[in-house]
Amino acid sequence: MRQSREAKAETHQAIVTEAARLFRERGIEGTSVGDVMQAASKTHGGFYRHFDSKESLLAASLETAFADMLAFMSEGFAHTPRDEAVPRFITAYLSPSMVENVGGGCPVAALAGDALRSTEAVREVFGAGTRRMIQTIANTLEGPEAERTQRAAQIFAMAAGALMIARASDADTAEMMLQAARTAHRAGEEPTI
Amino acid sequence: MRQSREAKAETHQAIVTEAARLFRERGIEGTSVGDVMQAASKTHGGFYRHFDSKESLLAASLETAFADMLAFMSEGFAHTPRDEAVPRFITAYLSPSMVENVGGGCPVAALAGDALRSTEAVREVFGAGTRRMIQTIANTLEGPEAERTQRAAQIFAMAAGALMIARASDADTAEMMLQAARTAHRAGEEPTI
DNA sequence: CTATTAAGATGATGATCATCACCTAGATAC
DNA sequence: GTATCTAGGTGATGATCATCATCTTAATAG
Repeated sequence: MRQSREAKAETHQAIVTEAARLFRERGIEGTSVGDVMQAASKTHGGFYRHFDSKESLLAASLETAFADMLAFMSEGFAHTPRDEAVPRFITAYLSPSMVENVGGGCPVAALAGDALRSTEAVREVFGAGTRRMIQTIANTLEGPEAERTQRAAQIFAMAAGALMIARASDADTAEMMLQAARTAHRAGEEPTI
Repeated sequence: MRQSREAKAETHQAIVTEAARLFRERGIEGTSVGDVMQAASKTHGGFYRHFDSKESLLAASLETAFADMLAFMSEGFAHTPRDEAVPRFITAYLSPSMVENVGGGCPVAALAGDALRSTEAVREVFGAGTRRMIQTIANTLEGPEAERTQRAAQIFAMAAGALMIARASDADTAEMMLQAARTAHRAGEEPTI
């Protein structure tokens, strides 16, 4: 039963959205094309009308995941004083709800391990998205461009590293890691590094 | 053809060693029991004389990977002045050869994404290993215990985060990330965070 | 020295998966 | 309004995999 152009576009969007969630939640190898289609309320057969491979779905859904994350960040920064931006970002990024919400959270923290073993095309999407996240942080900092970018990259590496380690560890180690990383950028405190 | 106790022990060791390498290199789902046995110069059938599941091999090989990493760190710290320890660790940890050597490198950077989706038992091994790495760094720092551990955790989160991001990204983004993270702990420079 | 045991080989087994082939019915083109 | 096209459904296909069953043969127990 052929669907209208609009209906196809909606299906396409649903596939990408569900893939973005499932890939983050279960990993790339842990998510089958059938799983994604089922989550989009379709059967597996129609998949190849939308993407020519699982890998190209991955690239598309990575882009969506990064776009969502960037929107979340920009929103958070919009009405925040400059010197509060980084502490608030860290607080949100390392909050319990973010730690638990793998499927809707940061694509860097959820998929770095998979991107590393994926194709060059996927690593390019991953790198571009990461760079935009860093740039968004850098825009809230003071100082010359190069230095702001560098500091933003350091801040983000620590936050993403802490989040990945916390999720991959037992509860005690996770709590220790999150506490330490939150403290590094607590508003009004001296940085400890 | 039954093998002697010693021969079995050697096989066991070979299985764990190859698994530790392959899991880091190709990921857990990307490594089959057959791949591991073949790398250990055996066929797949004998595997269950050594482990009762792929998952218990994972736990054992994670332990080996952490032990190797800890030995590497201790060795590096052994004859290094205290205030040089962290800069040297960062230089080694983020060196091009370490970035490329996924299979022989840090288990945290290579397997955090997989451990997150694995069992509680695996996350416990992962967390314990990570904590020992952090403690090894903390031992080279000055100050009260709690503060040293916290700073070590921050340093390690940044280093591991930067390594994971660099490996998962295109070459330009990778270089930017590594440069930024190296600079954060350059000997003799003011920390930038 | 014989009886028993077990390491590792060979070869299922049943599950899962990405992808393809084909069909149906409704949408679009003309 | 008919002819054509195509989204999505159903059902292969061939590959891969974790795990199990069985066999062989050498090591160990007695």
